[in-house]
Amino acid sequence: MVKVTKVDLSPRPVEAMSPRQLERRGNLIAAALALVTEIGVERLQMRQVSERSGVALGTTYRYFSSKDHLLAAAIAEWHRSLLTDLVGEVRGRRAGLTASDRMVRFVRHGMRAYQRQPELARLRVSVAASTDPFASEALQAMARADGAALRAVMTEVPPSTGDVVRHIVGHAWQGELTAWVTGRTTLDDARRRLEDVVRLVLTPYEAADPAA
Amino acid sequence: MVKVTKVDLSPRPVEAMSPRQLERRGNLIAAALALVTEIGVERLQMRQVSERSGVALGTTYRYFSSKDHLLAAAIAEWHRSLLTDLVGEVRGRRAGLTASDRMVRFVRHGMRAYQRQPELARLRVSVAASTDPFASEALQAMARADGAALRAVMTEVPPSTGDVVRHIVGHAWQGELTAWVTGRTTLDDARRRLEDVVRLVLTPYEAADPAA
DNA sequence: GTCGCTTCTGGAACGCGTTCCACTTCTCCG
DNA sequence: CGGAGAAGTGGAACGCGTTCCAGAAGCGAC
Repeated sequence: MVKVTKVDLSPRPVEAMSPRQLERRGNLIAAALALVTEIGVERLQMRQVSERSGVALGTTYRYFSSKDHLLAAAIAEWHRSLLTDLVGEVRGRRAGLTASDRMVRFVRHGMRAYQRQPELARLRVSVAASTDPFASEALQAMARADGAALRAVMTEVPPSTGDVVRHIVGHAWQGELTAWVTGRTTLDDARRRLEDVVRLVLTPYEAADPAA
Repeated sequence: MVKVTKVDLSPRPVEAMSPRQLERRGNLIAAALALVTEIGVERLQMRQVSERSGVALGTTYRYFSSKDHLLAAAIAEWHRSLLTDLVGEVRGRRAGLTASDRMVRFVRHGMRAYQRQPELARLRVSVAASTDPFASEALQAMARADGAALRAVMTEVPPSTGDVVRHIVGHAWQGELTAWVTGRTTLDDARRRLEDVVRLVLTPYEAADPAA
């Protein structure tokens, strides 16, 4: 009687990882981010990521189901930290800015951050269409974080339309980023258009933030 | 003295093709579309496309710079024909529908078309982030066609805000399609959200179509 | 300790996009 | 028609994501 069932080789859930494993996972993500900013997404190869974080190639695939999964996790992490920066920045302004003004500041700073790290913009765009379920999950989490941040910025928009407004801004952001990164548009045009979208969709809520 | 300069191996522009070459190009696109609907984007390989259109693999690369380029050209072609269908459909309704109503019909029919051809939806999404300049060009053309179609549907929106509205709808469409195709959302939710976006952004123009 | 398990390692191997090459076939000008 | 340059052919070869395998740690239970 020979053992026939293969061991499960799909990545363990993060919650089920030992501290040692969590550290490895973190190293892999860090290595991926570092390599992307150094040499670009296009030139990044899995073998390098493994080597730089001191694990065998096969091991990398026990933490991430695919290159897409790893990259999605990486950009999600970076994007999350960007979001808290942005929310802080907008909150920092104590004046009674309108929701529209605040949101414009928000996306403007966001676009500038991507401008400073164009390779990360490329990364975000290139990973957005991934069909790897694990990557998809990471991207979904990123979208949720986006939603929460946007909600924090537009406190005066009622929940009824708030969802739709958030989707509009999120999709427009992603779309303009894509258009820029793939060379279909200049960065300035992308930023301008995104701000136009924000203004158009938020003008109904011109009243100053009651919480200010 | 040895000849050193390599021959130009990037695809010739379409305008500069002989009829024979145009036919080949068309065959390649047709084969790609057929194969995509038969077996899906993921499983499609360049070798099959070449074989099915009776051309050597190397030749395929003299017509399209990359798989992305071929696929972009293919989906652009299909999408263009879809757009004329949709515009016709909306125009066909002679009643004095509001811009918002017409646009909702437009995107609803559009989403249904993609629902009937889910592999083409996948194709559109998977190609959207391509950085191949030739692919990018094809996608840009597709976006222009989209813009023209949307303009035809919302005749009563003034040009000042019309651009922005078109971008919103375009990005939301692409975004929801992506979310569906990558399994981050159900098709119904995607459609519903897209229609919400359309309605929110077009309600200011509720007056009936003056041309009706 | 040591047995039994999971995990990790190093490295070979596979698949498919892409490139290259030596050769044949077109095409079209004189 | 003849001959030069462009375009196409068939097939080998390369690069990198991904998979697989046999053996070597790592680690908890007893």
